[in-house]
Amino acid sequence: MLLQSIHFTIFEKMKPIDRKTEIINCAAKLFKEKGYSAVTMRDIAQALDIKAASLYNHIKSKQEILVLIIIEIAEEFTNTINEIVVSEITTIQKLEKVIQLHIDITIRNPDALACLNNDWMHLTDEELTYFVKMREDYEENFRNIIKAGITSNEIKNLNSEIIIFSMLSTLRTLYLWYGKKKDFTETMLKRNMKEVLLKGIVNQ
Amino acid sequence: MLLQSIHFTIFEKMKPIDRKTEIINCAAKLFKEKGYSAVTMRDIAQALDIKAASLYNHIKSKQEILVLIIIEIAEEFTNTINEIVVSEITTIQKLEKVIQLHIDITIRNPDALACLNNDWMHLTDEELTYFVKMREDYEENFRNIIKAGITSNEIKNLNSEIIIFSMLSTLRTLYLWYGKKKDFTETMLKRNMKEVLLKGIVNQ
DNA sequence: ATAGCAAACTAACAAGTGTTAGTTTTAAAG
DNA sequence: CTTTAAAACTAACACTTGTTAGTTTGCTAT
Repeated sequence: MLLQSIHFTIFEKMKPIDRKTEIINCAAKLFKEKGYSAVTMRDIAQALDIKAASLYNHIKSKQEILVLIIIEIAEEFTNTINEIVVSEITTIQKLEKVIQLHIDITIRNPDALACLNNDWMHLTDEELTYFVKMREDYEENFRNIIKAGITSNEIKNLNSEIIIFSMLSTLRTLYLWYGKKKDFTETMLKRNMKEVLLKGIVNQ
Repeated sequence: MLLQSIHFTIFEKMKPIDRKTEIINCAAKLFKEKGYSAVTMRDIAQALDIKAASLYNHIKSKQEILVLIIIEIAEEFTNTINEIVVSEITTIQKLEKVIQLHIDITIRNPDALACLNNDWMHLTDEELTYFVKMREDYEENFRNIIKAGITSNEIKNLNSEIIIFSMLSTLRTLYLWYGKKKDFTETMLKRNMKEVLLKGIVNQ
């Protein structure tokens, strides 16, 4: 009994992916390639080598899969940028931390991130409202960082909306390029992206 | 007969949107909001206040609509960057022309551009192959511009892939921001984006 | 008036959708 | 061996999908 418990615990820690997580990861991968609407429950089942009906022993609905993929990651973005905003560091350091945040999540879970970017509009009801709210808050936080930087003269006095959309576009679609390019290591990515996004690409 | 012909010609020039174009524009708008797969023929018909079957008097299939939306724009990108590459101007000027190209098309047809970005994978057969080829060629052209710029010392010696993806991400998703922000005028967009993308946002 | 034609309509189809109910398999625990 | 529970299965449902066939409507040229 005791031995079995210990064995079970070790086993859990080494392979913590239960069937439900497996389904969600698999679904995210398929959603990334064809989009939520074009992927059927039978597609997901086939990729896991089971029948569609069997999925419902683990998940409540197709919608639930989407919610579980998107909301967790959205909350991580929200929580982390909230911490960054209130931290006592320079604007440039804050922006560097935001860049790191996006790179970290992209590397850890590119499929879910693709899903968040492309399929969030297929959320419904409270989850859709909740997501949109988080998205707006995130952009508002970003905007405040930029504006403070312009005021303190750390950031050029350009149209702040263009700075925001330019940086966020690049950060949000990193998942598209990561993986396609084998030679994108984490440290290289962070160093180069900070340089490109903050200081530009032109000499002088 | 002659008079009628003339009248017809004037009418054509003043209102050149025939029903087929109307359908395609309408479809593009819907595709932008929910994606190709989530939009049904009945959705498109309803938006035009007709029945789904009536659409088939004008178009061959749902697929054809997608092809017509995407391919034309893709070819415009292809043709224009081909001209830019061979033109006898500096690397910076070439990059400025590429920025202009994206802004022009975004302003002229944001819906089709959204569709091209999000739904190209639902193309099939020759059209899919053709599109992917154009996309690869476009990126290759961009890569060559950047590499030439690095060689001539006009561009910083950073990882060229990161420069490419960073610029293209911003340019390709401009449609997401244009329209949401009322105060994005064409001249302002071009001036600010050239500054941000080429010279960065940090003072000094 | 009428013939012709573009463009709408109604009705229906075959295939595919998410999901449910009820049953069988698998494998670990007593 | 038996019990139990998780997780697979088969079969089917109600509905939606893109699309076709055949028909009617409304306008334009004769």
